[in-house]
Amino acid sequence: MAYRRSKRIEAKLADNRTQILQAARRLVSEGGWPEAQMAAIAAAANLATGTVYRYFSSKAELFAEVLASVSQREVDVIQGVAESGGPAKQRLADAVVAFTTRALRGRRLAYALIAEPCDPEIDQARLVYRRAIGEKLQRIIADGVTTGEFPAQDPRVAASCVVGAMMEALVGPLAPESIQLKAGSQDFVSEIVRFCLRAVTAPESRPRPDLALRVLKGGRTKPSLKGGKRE
Amino acid sequence: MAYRRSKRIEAKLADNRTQILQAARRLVSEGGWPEAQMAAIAAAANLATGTVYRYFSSKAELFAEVLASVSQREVDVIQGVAESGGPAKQRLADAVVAFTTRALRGRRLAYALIAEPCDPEIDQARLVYRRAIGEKLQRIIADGVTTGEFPAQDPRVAASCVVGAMMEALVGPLAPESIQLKAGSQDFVSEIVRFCLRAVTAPESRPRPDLALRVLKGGRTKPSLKGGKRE
DNA sequence: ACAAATAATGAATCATTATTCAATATTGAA
DNA sequence: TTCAATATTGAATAATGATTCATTATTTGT
Repeated sequence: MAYRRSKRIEAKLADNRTQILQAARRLVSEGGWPEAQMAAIAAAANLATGTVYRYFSSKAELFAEVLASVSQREVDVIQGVAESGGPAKQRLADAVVAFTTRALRGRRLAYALIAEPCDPEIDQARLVYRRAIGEKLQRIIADGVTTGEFPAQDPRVAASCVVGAMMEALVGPLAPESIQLKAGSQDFVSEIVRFCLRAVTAPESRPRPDLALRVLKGGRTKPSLKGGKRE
Repeated sequence: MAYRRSKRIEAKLADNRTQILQAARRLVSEGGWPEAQMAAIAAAANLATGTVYRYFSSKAELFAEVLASVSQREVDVIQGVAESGGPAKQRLADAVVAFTTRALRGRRLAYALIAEPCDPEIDQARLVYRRAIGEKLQRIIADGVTTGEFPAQDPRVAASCVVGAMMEALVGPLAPESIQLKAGSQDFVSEIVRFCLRAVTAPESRPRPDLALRVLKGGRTKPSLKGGKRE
C-alpha cells in the first residue's frame, strides 16, 4: 500500500463537503432554485462539477442535507421556545412568532423552502422541513391538551393545520415580486399568531360539535349547485 | 379561396379541444403528474402529439386551463355554500367540510393539485387553485367580521390561513401511499373544521393581543439558544 | 374533380441539466 | 524518488420529455 488518508486530507475532505453544503445553501438563499445548479454550486465551492459527486451521490441527496440542516436550525429555535417553560399558550405564540419572523427575515430562502416551484425531487426533500416544524408544534399542543389548558383536539391534525396556516399566509409576502414593507410586518405576524392561538386555544364555541357535519350527512356534496356542468 | 371552416369542422375542433382537456384531467386524476405527459394526453384524446399544440401552445397552458376548470368547480361548490344564507359561521363550516370531503373523495386528483411534486411551470399554475378557494373563504370571513359575528381580523390573512390549514392537514391522508380508511374520515374532517372554526370565530381570548409579541420585541430572534452553531 | 386552405400526423429535434468518466494531479508509505 | 492509491477535473454524455415541422390527409368553394 502506498497511500493512506492522512489527518490533513481527512480535514480537507470534510472541508470540501462543508463548502459544498454552504455554497448550495448560499445559492438558494440568494437566487432560489434556478441558481442552485450543480455546476454553479461546484463553482461556488471552488471545485469541479464532478467533484461534488464524490461527496453527494445526487442533487437530491445534497439538498436533502441542506434542507435537513436548515430545518434543524428552525427546530432548534422552536425547541428553545418549547422548553422555555410557562403556559403552552405562550410557547405556541412564541413559536409561531419565531417561525414567521425568521421566515420574513430570510425571505429568499424561506420562499424557496416554502413556496417556490422547484424540481420534483427537491420538492420531495422539502417535506422534511414542514414535518420537522410540525413535530415540534405537535409537542407543544399535546402538552396544552394534556394539562387541560387547550380544548380536546388531535394534536397531529392541529399541528399540521398550524404549519399550513403559517406557511400559506407567508406565501404572498415572501414572493420575490412582492415589495414587502418592513413596517407592516409586525401587524402581519401578529395577525397570524392570533389566528393560530384562537385555533388551538379557544374552547369549543358551542356544545354542538356535530353542527358542521350537516353537509356530510346530507349525502352527495356535489349536488348541482346552480344547474352547473357535470363531471 | 377554397376552404372555409364549416360548422361541422368548427364543432369537431371544439370537441378535440374538450377531448384534450378531459384526457389531461383524467390522466392526472388517475396517475398523477408522472402520467400526465403530452404524448400520453394526445393518445388518450385519440390525437397525435403534435395536434395538441394546435390547441394549446404549451403544456403549462394546457394545465393552466385544466386547473382553472377544476378550481372553478370547487369555487362553485363553496359559492353555493357561501350564498346559502344563515350565519357566517355555519357557512364557513360548510365550506370547509365541502372542500375537505370532496378532496378526500377525489383523492388522486386532490393530491396532485395540493401536494404532489410536479414540474415548476405546473406548480405555478397550481396557485390559481389555492387562490380561488381562498378568495371565496375570504368573502365569508369578511362577512362575519362585518356583522360582528367574528372577532376583528384581517380576512385576507385569515382566509390564507384556513386554506393552508385545510390543505396541509390533507397532505398526509391524500398521499397515495397512505391507506386511508373511509371509517376515520369523518372524524378527521370534523377535526379540521373545528380547528378552522375556532380560529376564525373565537373571540380574542384575552384583552392583551400584544402578549405574543414578546419574542419580536426581544430583538434578535436567533439568540444562541443552546450555544448552537452560527449562521 | 380540382386546388387552395386548413388540419393532423408522429418521428425527429431541441433544450436543459444532472451525471459520468477518462485523463490528470496529488498524496504518502517505502 | 517512486508508485500505487486516492482525489480532482471538466468536457462529453445521457436522459427526459416537451416541442417542432416536413409530410400527408381533409375539407370546401369552384
